[in-house]
Amino acid sequence: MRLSKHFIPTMKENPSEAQIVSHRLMLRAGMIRQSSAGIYIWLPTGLSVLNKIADIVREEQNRAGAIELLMPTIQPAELWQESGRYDAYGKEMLRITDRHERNMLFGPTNEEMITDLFKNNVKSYKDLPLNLYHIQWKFRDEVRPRFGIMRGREFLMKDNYSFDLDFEAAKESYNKMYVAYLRTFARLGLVAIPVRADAGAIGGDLSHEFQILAETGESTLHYDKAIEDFDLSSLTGDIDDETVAKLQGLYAMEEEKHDVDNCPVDAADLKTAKGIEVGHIFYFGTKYSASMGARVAGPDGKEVDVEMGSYGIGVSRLVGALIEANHDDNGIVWPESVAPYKVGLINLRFKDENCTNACDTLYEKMENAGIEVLYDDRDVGAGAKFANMDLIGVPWQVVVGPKGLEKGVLELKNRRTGERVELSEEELLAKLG
RNA sequence: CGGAAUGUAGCGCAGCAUGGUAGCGCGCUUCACUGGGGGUGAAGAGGUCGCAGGUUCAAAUCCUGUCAUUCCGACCA
Repeated sequence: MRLSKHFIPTMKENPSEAQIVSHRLMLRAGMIRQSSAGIYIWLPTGLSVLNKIADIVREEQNRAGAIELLMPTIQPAELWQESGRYDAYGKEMLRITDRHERNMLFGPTNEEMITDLFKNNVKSYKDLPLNLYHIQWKFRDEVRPRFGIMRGREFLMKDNYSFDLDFEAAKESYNKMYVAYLRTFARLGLVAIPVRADAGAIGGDLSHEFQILAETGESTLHYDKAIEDFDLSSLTGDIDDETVAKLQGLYAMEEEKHDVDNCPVDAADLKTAKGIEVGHIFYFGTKYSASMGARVAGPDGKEVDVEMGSYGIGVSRLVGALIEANHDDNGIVWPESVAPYKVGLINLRFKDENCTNACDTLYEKMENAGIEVLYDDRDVGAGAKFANMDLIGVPWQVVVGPKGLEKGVLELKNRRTGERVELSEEELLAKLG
């Protein structure tokens, strides 16, 4: 895409309302604009990153055997009255009345709806296990939205729900999702520590929060440093049961649940860090199936309440979390897997025919090769182009100027390391292709 | 929801005490120069000062109300 024809409204100065780095950079890099408190417009590059994250999440869900569907954002109050959560949920639930005075709500989560769907369509153990997911906008009317997209009121979430006949099967479903989560975050280049979370009386130990390590995290974690030996951010291959068991056996707790005196890990092996919650998985047994009557016939012909679990990933929150984990003084440093563009093409001399011709040609070749390229073809100074491209965070910058052209080379800059190499056009296309 | 602050041009801010023609920087437009890290100069455009009342000859400025946004805390499947 040519920058001159694109819509990426970047800003030189920091908007005063943005306090944390990801919020500032998302505004400055032209990814989002605020509509009202905790509600944002996703501009083209922001949307692109959001979609790429969602695609990775989707691929890993599919790989794990989950099946995608799409439930509505607006739900009828009756479902929530059935489960008893309509009154319990409080003011965080945005309640709406339609023209027929019917009570509706903007869904903050979908346990009720999916349980209702399940009970109306699944009657036999033969249809289990079943794991359904969707990636849909949620709304929680947070008292105090903050940190931009990270703690918004409207947010994009992948949530899925597993249905099994008994606890053993449910545990298997749970572990499949555990693995899928490890893989998902690894593909995003993130270290996401699986932290033991308390899911209440029912969940037992089958509940984990996945926390990305970042200084601006809202929660404090204490974890066995042996977890780092798993090299979580590159755990993208097969993950066997043994690895899962080992990892789940290692200590990792949030501050509130951490007991210094009874901690099984030596102080010397314990690490403390701030985390951002980006995923949460838990088994909750028959909490909703019992209250809403979701039963299946077992092999013996007797009906049993179905065993359920639910699993969430904050897709929009991940955009902010990724920036918290990947930025420097100049701007965002996207991992290639989610960057809005892979390459930024910088024409240093707009008015130099040789430069512009070389850029135009190279741009076409890259487009034809399927390389996602952002071509800065504007008539502005070189410094402005470098600064802008750094801010947006494109992983590779191809710099075309008169000096290089005389030598017959193109310059390739790595956004993360700052390293620059000179390459021929063939070498460059081969490297980026 | 408790506490605190702020609303003046797209962004960042000054002006308000002591009422009297709406300001600065960045960005934007045009032109010239420049051309490897947000360059230089000149000329421009852009604001019913959050909104509604009130006081006054006169309100960005004083008074009342209201809305919005932000920060601290509590809360957060």
